[in-house]
Amino acid sequence: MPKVSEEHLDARRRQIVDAAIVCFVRNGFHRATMQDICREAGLSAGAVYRYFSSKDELIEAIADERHAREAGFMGQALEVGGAEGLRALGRASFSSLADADERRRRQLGVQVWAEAVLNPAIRKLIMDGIDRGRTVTAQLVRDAQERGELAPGLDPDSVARVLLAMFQGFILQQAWDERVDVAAYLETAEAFLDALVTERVTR
Amino acid sequence: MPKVSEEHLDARRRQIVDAAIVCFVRNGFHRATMQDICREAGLSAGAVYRYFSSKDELIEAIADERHAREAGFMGQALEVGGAEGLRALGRASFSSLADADERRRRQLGVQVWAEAVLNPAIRKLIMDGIDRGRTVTAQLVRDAQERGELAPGLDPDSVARVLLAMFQGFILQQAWDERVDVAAYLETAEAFLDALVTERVTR
Amino acid sequence: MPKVSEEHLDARRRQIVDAAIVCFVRNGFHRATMQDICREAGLSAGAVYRYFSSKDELIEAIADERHAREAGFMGQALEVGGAEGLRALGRASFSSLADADERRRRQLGVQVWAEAVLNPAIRKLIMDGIDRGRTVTAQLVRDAQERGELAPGLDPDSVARVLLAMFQGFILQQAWDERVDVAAYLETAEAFLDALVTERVTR
Amino acid sequence: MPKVSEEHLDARRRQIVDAAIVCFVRNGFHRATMQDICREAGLSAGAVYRYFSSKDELIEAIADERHAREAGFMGQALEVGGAEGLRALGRASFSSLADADERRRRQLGVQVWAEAVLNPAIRKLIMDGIDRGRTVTAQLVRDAQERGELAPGLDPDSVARVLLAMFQGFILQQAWDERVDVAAYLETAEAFLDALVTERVTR
DNA sequence: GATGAATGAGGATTCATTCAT
DNA sequence: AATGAATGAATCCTCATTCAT
Repeated sequence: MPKVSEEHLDARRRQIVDAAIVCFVRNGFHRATMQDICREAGLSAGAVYRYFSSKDELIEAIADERHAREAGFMGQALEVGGAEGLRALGRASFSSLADADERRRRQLGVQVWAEAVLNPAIRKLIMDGIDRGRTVTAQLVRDAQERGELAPGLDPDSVARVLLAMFQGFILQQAWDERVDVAAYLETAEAFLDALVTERVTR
Repeated sequence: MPKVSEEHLDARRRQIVDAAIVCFVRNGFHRATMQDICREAGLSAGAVYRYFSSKDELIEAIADERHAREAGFMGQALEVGGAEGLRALGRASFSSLADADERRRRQLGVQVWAEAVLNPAIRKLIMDGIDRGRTVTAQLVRDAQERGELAPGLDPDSVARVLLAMFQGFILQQAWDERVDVAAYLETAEAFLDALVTERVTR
Repeated sequence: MPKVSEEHLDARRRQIVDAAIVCFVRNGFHRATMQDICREAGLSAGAVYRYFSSKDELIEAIADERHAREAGFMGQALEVGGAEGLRALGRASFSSLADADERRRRQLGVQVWAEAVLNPAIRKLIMDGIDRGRTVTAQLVRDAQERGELAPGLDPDSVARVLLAMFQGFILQQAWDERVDVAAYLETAEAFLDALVTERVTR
Repeated sequence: MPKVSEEHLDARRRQIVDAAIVCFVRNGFHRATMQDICREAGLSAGAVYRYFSSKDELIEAIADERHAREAGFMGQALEVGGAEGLRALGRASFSSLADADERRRRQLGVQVWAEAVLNPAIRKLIMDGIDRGRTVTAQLVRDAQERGELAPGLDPDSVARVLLAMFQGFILQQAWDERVDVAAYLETAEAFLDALVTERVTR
């Protein structure tokens, strides 16, 4: 009964996903071959296919990965609430981007974004995550408006989209040129937000 | 002594590029085959290869396409100058996004962005274009600061990056869900800019 | 000193063979996988390979299966002897074909026939069985000729082949279309035999 | 415009089908690989796939091949009509079996029969052919009955099935052992038919 | 200039079989 | 005895590219 432990199975999945990430970051989804991934994982093709029944499934698994991670600081931001919650969310989102490892994952994220345009299954996966973030952000905006920290005339959903875009666009720019200065960007982005906030507050 | 006119050659290139765009939009760079493109163009494989010596070259040609187009309204924005120039640039950039055809091209643009992360040749091409936009924007920011329309403390380059991100992020969001409201987004984005601008001006 | 009883071993073999038959009937020898068979048998791959050292061996075991069964009514037919023995043999052979289960096994038999054309080991197995039937039939023919029930000029071996063909051809036709009428066919086949027999007898 | 001639295309198809037949006869449908067929045909994989879009399609093409050939002597038999037509049909069918080349094709036919049991597409193909033969035969039987050459009580369809079985069974027996004596078998098979026929006629 | 048949390396996936537990 | 995870060679098929006509 060598039905190995649940942990072993999970570890293997992790091992394969990690190898796949390495390969996909290096060559993109389409140029990376299953053989590459097997080699990188130190496993045979058969072993890999025991855990993921196709390359597409592996790609989906990777596209699906981050949801949980981000759920964490969203909760915190909501607790803080209002304009300060928005700032906290922004800082938390950007804070990880200094890390080289995370940067590599974000590069892969850009591949996923592109894939999502064409592939409905992937699109659904990432939109679920992104919609979540947008909804939380819009909620914070509404909260800030109620507290009088933000112009009531602004459409919360659009504000959320703009803030999200500030993040996404940065990811993109950093994916092309990792030398971009995260701190300077974040500072400026906060200035944009603060302008909108303080303007009202000082009134 | 060319057997056919220069125009004929250009028309053929155009014909192929257009067919390629259709195919790439439909299936992405990697799933679209040269055969698909030949069929769509109504040409033989041999003919296509007379104009583009490889699939990669065709992709590069497409990645390279927009420079000229955008150069136009950048010049105009620079002439206007200052905060108003920034607003003009923004409006001009967004104005095209209501058009379905342009939207399809932007979807392809997302593919190019992803490709640029991995492929240095593509990266160079699109960064040349984007850097150009960023430089012009930064110049306008500097101009606005000099006119006292914008806080002098802000880093012009970062402001340009943020504004660019607002655009790029929107392209992305629209690529995933074409129902996003362009007008509402633009209005909000302008509110962000105005907050930064008017705040100073009213002082 | 075996850990488990002989019966247990036999039961396991039976269990595997039965599962294999189900799978082979469903998908044919080549499309049915060992995994299918393991699943159907409710056993692990390792267990199956303890009893059959290869897929081919399992196929051979199945090809070998019926000998015993048919030996039964051959003995009876020989005891009866003559034209009546031939009729008895025919009726006994066809009688099983109304049963759906047997029909499924016969379908598998057709697979075995085809395999026998290519695979000498299988060919030997099934020809041993068929030759046996043919020899018995030829013996009955000779017996009938001696009794004056059948024209002495006929080659007993060929008559046996024709009678055998009548059976094999029917199996085939029924394998393709299970709606064929067994009773009508058998009646007609007997009419063929009777014509040959009674013709002589009435002389 | 090297769109090659229609004949060239047909010749290529023929070349591939012939190579496939060689390979399938040698190893069966499932053990013969597309590479084998390519090698045998002296063509690349790509070339073969230009003419047949899958291995299955190639198998179907082969299964479909004989219809036309057999249509010929069926027409003749119908013209002759009656018992003599039946005899003509039998002789024509068996006459080809002395040829070694045809024998090889018949061996392949047995593979097709087996495949037909499992594969509905193949089944349809071969049943169309066989039903045709059976219908013609049944028609001849009816004709013979009307002419008073055959007992009116016999079911024409069943008689046709029996006669067909005599042929199919022989193919099978010959596929396993090519030394079987065609002439002796045919003579005996005709004796069976004659017994049924003359019996009535002499009445 | 154009054609499209042909190439063939390479890719995803399968599956009979093994072996450590 | 039994398990089932792992192996990896082999399979079908694709597709960018070439070249004789």
